[in-house]
Amino acid sequence: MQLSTIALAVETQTSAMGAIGSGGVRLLSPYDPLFREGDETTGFYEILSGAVRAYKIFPDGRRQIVAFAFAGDIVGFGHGDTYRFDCDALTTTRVRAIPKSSLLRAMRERPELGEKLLEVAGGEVANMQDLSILLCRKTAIERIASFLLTMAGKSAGPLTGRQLPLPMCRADIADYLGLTIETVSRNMTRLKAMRVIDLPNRGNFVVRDIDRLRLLAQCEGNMH
Amino acid sequence: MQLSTIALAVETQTSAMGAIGSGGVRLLSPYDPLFREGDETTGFYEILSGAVRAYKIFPDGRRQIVAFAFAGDIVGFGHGDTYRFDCDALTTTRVRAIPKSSLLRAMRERPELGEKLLEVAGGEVANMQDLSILLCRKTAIERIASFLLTMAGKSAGPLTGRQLPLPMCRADIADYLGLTIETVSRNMTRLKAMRVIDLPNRGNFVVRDIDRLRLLAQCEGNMH
DNA sequence: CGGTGTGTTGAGGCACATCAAGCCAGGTGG
DNA sequence: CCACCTGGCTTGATGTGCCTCAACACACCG
Repeated sequence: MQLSTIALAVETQTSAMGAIGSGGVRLLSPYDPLFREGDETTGFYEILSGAVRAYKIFPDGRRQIVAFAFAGDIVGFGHGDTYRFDCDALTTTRVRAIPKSSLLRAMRERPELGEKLLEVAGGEVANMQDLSILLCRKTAIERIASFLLTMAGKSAGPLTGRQLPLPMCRADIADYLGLTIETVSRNMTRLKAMRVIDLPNRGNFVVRDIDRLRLLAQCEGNMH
Repeated sequence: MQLSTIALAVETQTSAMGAIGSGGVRLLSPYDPLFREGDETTGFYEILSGAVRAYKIFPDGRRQIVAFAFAGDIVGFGHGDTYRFDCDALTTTRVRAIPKSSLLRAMRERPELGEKLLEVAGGEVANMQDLSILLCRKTAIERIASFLLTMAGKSAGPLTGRQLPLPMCRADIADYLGLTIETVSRNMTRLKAMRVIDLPNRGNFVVRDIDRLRLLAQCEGNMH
């Protein structure tokens, strides 16, 4: 499963992107904005290091986090002339701007790039469909399990028995999974009590039983 | 709001699509399959008349309807080499196949078509994000109201005081909105009792108070 | 030292799911 | 023509998972 939504996996096309020519590199401190809803779209951003969150604020004050993006991901895709939601850094983050103009120019010169991007976009639509399916159907603990599993997959190296970064706060997780912070907290504690994960300190977690975590993340497992 | 997900609004690019050259036209009876999950992708389909549903069946038997598509929409977008979910007709439906190969050829010849498609794809991703947000956050009656509003918007002509088609059964609506058929039924009756809509017969509905329907559909309205 | 922000834990309520029965229209066979 | 069946829809009673409100624990910081 892929929880990231506006984040395009860049592995498939790193060379292509590299060929477009990079704009400037920006350094962001925690909670510095990358762009705001309504800003004119200047292009995409490739996350070089760190992490960002993309979210939408509703008139009634509610917030929905649409995606987290990490090193290697690209954000700013899927907007029209203006960005459709806010995006800011979770931690100290370096991003490289990819101006829209240079992407369009590159596409004009090499049409196969357009195909590739279209393919990626298609995959992204499919991922979003999966995401909405899962968020719509899963219970709280299943969502948490899925989320932690995805977060674990983001880090290179062994998944289990090792401190893994969890750079976002409970409120961010809650607003991403469509839960409240209390429910997130309770179910994290529950997973800890079940000896599936460990929570050594703020900002980190450890997977102790990857199989049971996977089992919990599936729909089949314990949907009565 | 746009509830349709894999359905690309074709208005923006009818001419472009027309220029690609049409494949064969197929006629489907109710519940005839257009394609099945796992089938090799042959291309897109433009719905000429009628309606289709796209859905995914889970190992545990649950079903999530991902999108409904109507005349003028295009389905089959956002898949890789094989289709990611099932798609079949709700009513008698005519579709025109747009082979992948001819689309790619056209894109090679006219790169601006690629940009256009990419733009559409981007918009589609954004729509999906909106959809998951709304499905994640809204109450049952808000989901129903949103759904009916979208369905009303699909028909040409006046929105209100007129029988509008509702070609899918309660189970389809439920599986689309992430509810049970009982909850769908109860809230439809509730909207009827509130004199916001009318339910004259199976397969049709009437909007009686479009303003209150809109109000209910927003998140702000009555999210306590 | 108190202040603040983040996370945890507990008690109670509510919205929706579940289980179950009944309604209604259309179809079939006697 | 009526009796019966069937499938889609509605309605009711009950249960439960998550939200809400509230208090508390803990780290960090002035």
